[in-house]
Amino acid sequence: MGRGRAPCCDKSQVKRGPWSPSEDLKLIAFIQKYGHENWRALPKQAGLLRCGKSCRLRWINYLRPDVKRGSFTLEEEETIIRLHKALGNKWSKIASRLPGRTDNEIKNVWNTHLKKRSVAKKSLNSSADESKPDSSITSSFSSSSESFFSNERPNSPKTTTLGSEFNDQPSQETDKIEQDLEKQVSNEFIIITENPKESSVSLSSIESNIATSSQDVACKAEQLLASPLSYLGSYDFGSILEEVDKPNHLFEIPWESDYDFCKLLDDDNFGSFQSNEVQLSEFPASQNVILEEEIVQDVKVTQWPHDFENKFGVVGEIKESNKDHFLPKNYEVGPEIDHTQTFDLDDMRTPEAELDFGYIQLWPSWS
DNA sequence: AAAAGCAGCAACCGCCGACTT
DNA sequence: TAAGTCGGCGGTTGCTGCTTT
Repeated sequence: MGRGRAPCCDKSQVKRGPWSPSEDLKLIAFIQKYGHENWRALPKQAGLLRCGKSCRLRWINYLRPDVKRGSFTLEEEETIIRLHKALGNKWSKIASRLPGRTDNEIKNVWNTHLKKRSVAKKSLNSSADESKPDSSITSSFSSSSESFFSNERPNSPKTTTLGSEFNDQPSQETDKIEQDLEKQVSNEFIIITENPKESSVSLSSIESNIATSSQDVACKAEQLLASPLSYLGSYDFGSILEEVDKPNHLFEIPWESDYDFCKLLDDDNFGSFQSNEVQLSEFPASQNVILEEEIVQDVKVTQWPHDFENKFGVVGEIKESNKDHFLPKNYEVGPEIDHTQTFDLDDMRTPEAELDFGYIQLWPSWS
């Protein structure tokens, strides 16, 4: 075990707070191209003035292609409650059972919604149990759980003490429950996040899905678009898969030399992105394809606003009053950019990389 | 209409374990 | 074996927007 560990980065030299769109773009573009073998080195190589941890968190919790956004379904909530009962505050383990959901998101949902709900439910049941002569903490706990855990054995002994439902201690039956959950959950979901080569392999499987969809778009469109990755019609899987072939020596991009990225944001592209968002509600989506007409299939084009909404909850979050100012919730104006410096992304602009930028231009997560 | 309180959530922080040197 | 590095995890914070007074 190491001691006297140096801080992960010089806090005075890194930017903190909400991520700007240009930072997101840099991170996405870099990871698309080179992957993320070394988070510590990544910010410098990508031209980001961020801590490596911050980059990792941003990627995992927000930018990763398979992150599912939007409200949790009832099923997901029930799963979280059940898993939390079994595992305690093992958010990452719980997240691994919920494809597309991150530990941070689940943690937030638990702390803001589910915990309260469970407390309310429990107190309700407790007061009901008070009328019963043999009521006890464990029995009320059990009864409070039954509606959620329909597959629980009603007579199984509850050794859990009051409070364990909400704290770190999983029940003594954790192992068994975990095993049961393994079986149950593996039948319910494709577990993407447990794949050690997470992005590459999971994406390749999605890639094959998309290939399949091209053969039978009409039948598959809905299913495809319902998948967490479905919006990636213009995603460049090829370059993602290039992660394994990344060069040994990565270039370092000087900070504030992101002219091209800023162009994406500041000039026509981002402008059209904004305006298109408004137009989408007024015109057929086919008129609002952003530089992707030749790439994105019609069916995907007409679906993508819904897809965005499903995936990122963006469309639904646009306030009526702000529709003409489609800007991210945490959008902030980036630092002054020296446009006299050029940010040479030529090596990214392979034909495949064009698709990357299509993806980026469609990127709606800055909500 | 304004202020206060609350809720939701993105991001940060510090610790830990695995791995490398 | 000890020191160092890194990724990952869970707890916490603080900002933002919404609701209530």
